[in-house]
Amino acid sequence: MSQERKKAPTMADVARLAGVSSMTVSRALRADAPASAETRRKIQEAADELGYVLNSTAAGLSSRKTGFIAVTIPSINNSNFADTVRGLTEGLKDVNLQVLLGYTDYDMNAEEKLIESMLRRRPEALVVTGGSHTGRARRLMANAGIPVVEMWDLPEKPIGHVVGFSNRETSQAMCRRLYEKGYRRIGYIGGASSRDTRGADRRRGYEEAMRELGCDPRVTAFGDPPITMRQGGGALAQMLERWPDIDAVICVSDLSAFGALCECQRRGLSVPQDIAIAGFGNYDLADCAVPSLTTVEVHAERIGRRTAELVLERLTGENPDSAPVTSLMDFQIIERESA
Amino acid sequence: MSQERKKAPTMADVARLAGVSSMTVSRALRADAPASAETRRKIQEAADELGYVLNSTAAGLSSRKTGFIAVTIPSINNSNFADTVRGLTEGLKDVNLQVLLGYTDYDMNAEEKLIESMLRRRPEALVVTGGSHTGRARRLMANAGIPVVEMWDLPEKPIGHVVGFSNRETSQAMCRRLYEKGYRRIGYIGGASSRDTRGADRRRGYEEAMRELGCDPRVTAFGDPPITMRQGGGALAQMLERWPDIDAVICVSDLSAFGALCECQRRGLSVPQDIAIAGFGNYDLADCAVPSLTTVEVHAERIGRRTAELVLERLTGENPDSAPVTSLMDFQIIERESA
DNA sequence: TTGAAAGCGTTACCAT
DNA sequence: ATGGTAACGCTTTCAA
Repeated sequence: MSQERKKAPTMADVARLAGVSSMTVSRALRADAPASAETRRKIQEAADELGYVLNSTAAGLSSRKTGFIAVTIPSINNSNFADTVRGLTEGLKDVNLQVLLGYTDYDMNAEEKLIESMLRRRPEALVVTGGSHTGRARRLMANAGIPVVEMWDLPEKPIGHVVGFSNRETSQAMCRRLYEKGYRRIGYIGGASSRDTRGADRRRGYEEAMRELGCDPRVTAFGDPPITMRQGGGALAQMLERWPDIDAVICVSDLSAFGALCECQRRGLSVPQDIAIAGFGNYDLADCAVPSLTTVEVHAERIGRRTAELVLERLTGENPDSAPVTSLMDFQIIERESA
Repeated sequence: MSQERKKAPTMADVARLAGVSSMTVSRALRADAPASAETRRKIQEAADELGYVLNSTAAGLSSRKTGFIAVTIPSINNSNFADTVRGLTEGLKDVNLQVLLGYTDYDMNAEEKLIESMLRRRPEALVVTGGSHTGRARRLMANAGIPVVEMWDLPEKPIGHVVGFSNRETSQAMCRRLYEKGYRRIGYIGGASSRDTRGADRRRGYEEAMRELGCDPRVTAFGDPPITMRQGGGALAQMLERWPDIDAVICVSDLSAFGALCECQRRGLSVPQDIAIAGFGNYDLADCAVPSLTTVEVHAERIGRRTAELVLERLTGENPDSAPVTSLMDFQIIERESA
């Protein structure tokens, strides 16, 4: 029964079968356009019989509305970014906008390529993670003629809208909190390169805060971002070797924090008595681990929802020419058992 | 300097500026097509000057090749599926195929809608996770006239290619392994509904194996899939209440297994001495946790790569009319400290 | 190697 | 409420 499909049916085919023009089919297939109930029924029937599926490639070409929102994230395997994408998708689906998702592997050159390939699809808006881009990528975005949103960061020179927070401040805040609790010999565990610009900002915040507080920064960088759990454990081991008297560590993410925690457990060090540990991101893991991890909640899903709002404001005509907005999202330290 | 963009430049604009026909531009912009080096240079220059970006919506309409591979996964926030998507993306990018990703939230009706909306984009192949679909979804896929791959499962009645493994067998194997190690009062922790069909299959495998071994199945179902870490902990608590003499639990995923592990730790139960725990998926977490988790490795990334291979065989003409293939992937029990 | 013409399948626009 | 016609921006096809 492998009936070779000669050719997919088009609107014209449906129109012929229903005895109407293809314009009428076009209208009947959309909720808003005018069409009599009877006509709609006939057309629906014909479409079902033929197994017709609208070709939105053609529709997009004609209407200049592809229904795409292009979104780039550093990694597809990251709970925080996944939450943001969920927020975005949910916030967009009521208006029939589809997320076209791509990931950059924390690589600006990959991002540039990705942005170009996405722009070819003529998305109606472009959402990127982070505020550091190649020159060409910046140009592409600025000239695309569509709303642009940079998320998860506060770029010095925004391209369009911004929905983010200061990664620097999160680690400063965490650092001060630990200081208040009496910790003085606080270390930092993060990735070895600055590919993860948000991670690099958090490290910078840590260093600044330490100096302000009159403490020496103690940084252990370990591997290419994103730093894994296992690398977090390795970093803690290195740190203990170099600074055996360390009494707390701030980690670039909950994953590395958990790795550090596990390393402590293997070594028989108790957390937080022997060493306190703080993470970032408020992953499920942080809440569940024993001891649970003190961390930073950054409301990843809200970032996505807010981004969707800004995009929609521009796109649905409510505010098509609004000036670029910087939406500063709040974060909060979640104190748990580990610090 | 907010220069209002009148209209995005087209090939015709580039052609005019370069003093050639738009056909020549079309060819020059692609690596393969014939065009003299000099012409290429001129055209590249003109394109750069205008900030021209190819419109692949129009290109796709004309060539009937959109360059999309549609992929559906249950959840975007799942390390295993993320790995599969990575494998797919990597395996596809050399030939300029782009993954169009969507998630179903473990809901067959959402899947149906998603598949239709993706089919409208005229992808060149369709890859779905799992083998259970609504009737309409099946029809849509079967009639789409493109290669279809069902992953992560072994459907009874495949639509096209299959790249999967028997979820039932994974838990049977785990169950037998625990039995061999001397455990007899083995429980199972999973989701409360069958939305996660792969999870439901694993539970079935557990039940079958237990009966074969002459043991009573003890199942604690807890919450809608995907079951979280916290729910895994809650499920363990319930299980201990109902069957205080339990000596091992098999969990539907490493996440719930970790939740169960943490619950044990909070209760002062040692793992595996008081109770053994096994997970599924071989997440980073399983390797890192203390004690590390015995689990099932299913080679998620390989599933993606193999899927890419099958799609490419059909698409690149090497084997355009090949019969549907079922590619049985292997899995393995990873024995660690927890069981 | 290059160009001209004819679509690709839909929607915008203007009539009726 | 419905239909006719002309795009939309590209590639295919056929010629030169």
